[in-house]
Amino acid sequence: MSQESSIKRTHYCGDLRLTDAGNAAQLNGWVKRRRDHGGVIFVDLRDRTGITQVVFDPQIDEEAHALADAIRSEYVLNVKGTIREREPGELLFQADATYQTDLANGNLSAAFRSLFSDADTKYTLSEEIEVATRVQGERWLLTDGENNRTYHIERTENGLSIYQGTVNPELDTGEIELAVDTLYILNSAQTPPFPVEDDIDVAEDIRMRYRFVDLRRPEMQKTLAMRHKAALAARNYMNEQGFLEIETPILMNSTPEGARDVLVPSRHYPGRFYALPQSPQQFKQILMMSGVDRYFQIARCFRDEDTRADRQLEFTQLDIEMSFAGVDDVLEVTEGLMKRIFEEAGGIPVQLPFLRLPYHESMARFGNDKPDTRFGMELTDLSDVMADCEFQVFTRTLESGGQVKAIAAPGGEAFSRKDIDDLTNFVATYRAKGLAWVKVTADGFSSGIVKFFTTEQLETAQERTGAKPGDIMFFVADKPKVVADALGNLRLHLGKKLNLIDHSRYNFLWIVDYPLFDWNEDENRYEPFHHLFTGATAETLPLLDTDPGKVQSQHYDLVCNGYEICSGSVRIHRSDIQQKIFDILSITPEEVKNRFGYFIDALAYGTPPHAGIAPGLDRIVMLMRNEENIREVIAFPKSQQGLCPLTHAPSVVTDDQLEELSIRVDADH
RNA sequence: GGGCUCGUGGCGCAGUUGGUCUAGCGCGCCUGCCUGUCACGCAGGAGGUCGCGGGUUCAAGUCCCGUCGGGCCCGCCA
Repeated sequence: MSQESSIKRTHYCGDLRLTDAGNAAQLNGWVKRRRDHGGVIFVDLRDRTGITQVVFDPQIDEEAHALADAIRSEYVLNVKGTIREREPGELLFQADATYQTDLANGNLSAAFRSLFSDADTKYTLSEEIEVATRVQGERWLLTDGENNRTYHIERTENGLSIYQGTVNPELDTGEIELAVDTLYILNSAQTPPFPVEDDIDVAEDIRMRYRFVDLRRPEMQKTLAMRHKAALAARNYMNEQGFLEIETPILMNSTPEGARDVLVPSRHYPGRFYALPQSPQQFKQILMMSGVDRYFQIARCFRDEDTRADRQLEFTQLDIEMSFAGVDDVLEVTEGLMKRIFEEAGGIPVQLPFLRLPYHESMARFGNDKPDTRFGMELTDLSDVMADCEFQVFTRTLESGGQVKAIAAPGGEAFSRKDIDDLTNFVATYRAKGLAWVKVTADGFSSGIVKFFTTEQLETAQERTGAKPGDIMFFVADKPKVVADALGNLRLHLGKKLNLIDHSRYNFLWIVDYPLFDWNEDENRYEPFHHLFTGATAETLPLLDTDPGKVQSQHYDLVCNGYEICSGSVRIHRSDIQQKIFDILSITPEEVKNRFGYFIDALAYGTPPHAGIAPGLDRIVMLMRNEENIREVIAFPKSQQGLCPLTHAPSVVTDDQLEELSIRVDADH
């Protein structure tokens, strides 16, 4: 027999069940654990589907048993043998045959139960009992799920015999084992740096350095499989909806807008660089101009900005664009896509359609445009009430055009001085100068600043924030942006800290009606709120000439549980309007020609109205897996500083390589 | 660019105001014994430049400065 055919498996390690007992099987896998009892050796063999216990017994095969002595964790094995039902262990006690009826209806009488605890207190049965009939009227398997024990029960001449069980209720394959007659040790392994099992407590950098070991863990395999299923569900859905998957260049033009580009030097053109795409934005619009009608791509995107827990230097978007489409068309397709992905890949039911929330309302109620709506504690404006209070911190802020807003934290009356100091430091990171607070007690209001307010003012605050006795109200007075940042983040912080979030919920929400421009105070000019090609609503389009700040865009974001998971817009398809945008943003005709010349030309050759969106695959998988870190759902992520912990990229290159690229490195810079 | 935080055998951690620290514990690892375990058990054993460099001191895991690496955040991310 050739080596190749000898290691061919008949099943995966998660496949075998009691119904397979008696058959031959051959498995490949890694050794999770070896238990050597001197005479008999048990090995838990693992592959990506699960674990099967394999047994080496000298009475089955002396040679295999002798070989198994050398097996250690993470050795790679091929084992061949017979699948067998796990046999009863030690006889524990005998019982009267009449207890058969208990077993038949699966409901054990107190008398029968007490026989177990009488035999030994460690056999005391919990409420979590399951009875499986193996042979009608003859053999049963009793599982105590809570205590993780099983019992074999057999009908004998004298009544019932209760044996210690050898079934492992924790394993899907726990009712069988493979009695090995032939063992091939395909490879040995060094002792792994950490055990290959779930719920390990290991520093992330260690896991990343040994990612090939880390990814063997069942939870990680589950993530990889779910990510695959999500991409597959997306492909199938987009195909069914008539979209063509088209690849766009990875080496493209650098555009100074937006994020920093990742640059690639050109060998043929010294001093010139390709940029990796931040998104295939321009190409997908070109595809609409090209008559593709409906395009999608599972596209890798690159943005050379500092990372966060939910951001990575390179990430994956389900890039989508469609012609002759408006806002509702894109939202409808996207909703169907989300439903398909979450239900098919994540097993998470999704209700359609999603709610739509205007941008300004989201900012007002939650302090950001990606609200986590799984809990309340919304921001409430008290500027009108506080305008004539005695607290100068509030009144001065209001006089200079600021706001006073508040939230109420349930149970916050119990917060200590230190708790509140910590929260004050927390909001300080968002540039809030202070955090005013008033506790609502059974006898009224309590705080050092109560004296500055009338009872009526505090009662209005209580009413608007919804604070009840036992709660605390937090106030921030500052410029609107600071108030939103500080209170919005405080809300999230307290929501987590006070356990107000139901982690089984998925709250999808469209954010719509964004402004088209943002006023940049430092540079005294408008800049695009999203990007240069975002279209305006028909109603506000005339304001482009008179009051650009009031123009509303046709941009939309899809938010779920506080994460932005999709972002898109209806695009500008008329060159005259595109030109107007350039004018408002003070982009000179020369700049336009240099940077977008090809794009403007293309616009003029018959561009259909079109719109698109880009769901972020990484964040979607992160949500479905209930992870808070994007690195958990990327097979080989980079560290916060952009290093690959496995390959150590980026690396130094040879002088010859630099020479070819006409590049000189100033290492001191 | 900035703030906070972590770095001690393979892994997770302890190590008080600098002085029995000749650095301790659990897991893992190695050897031996053990035929029904599944976190097997029992007995014995090995394994540490305290991230790195410098400084203060009679004395540094401990204090100071710098540096490298991990994480969270601000800025940044159209």
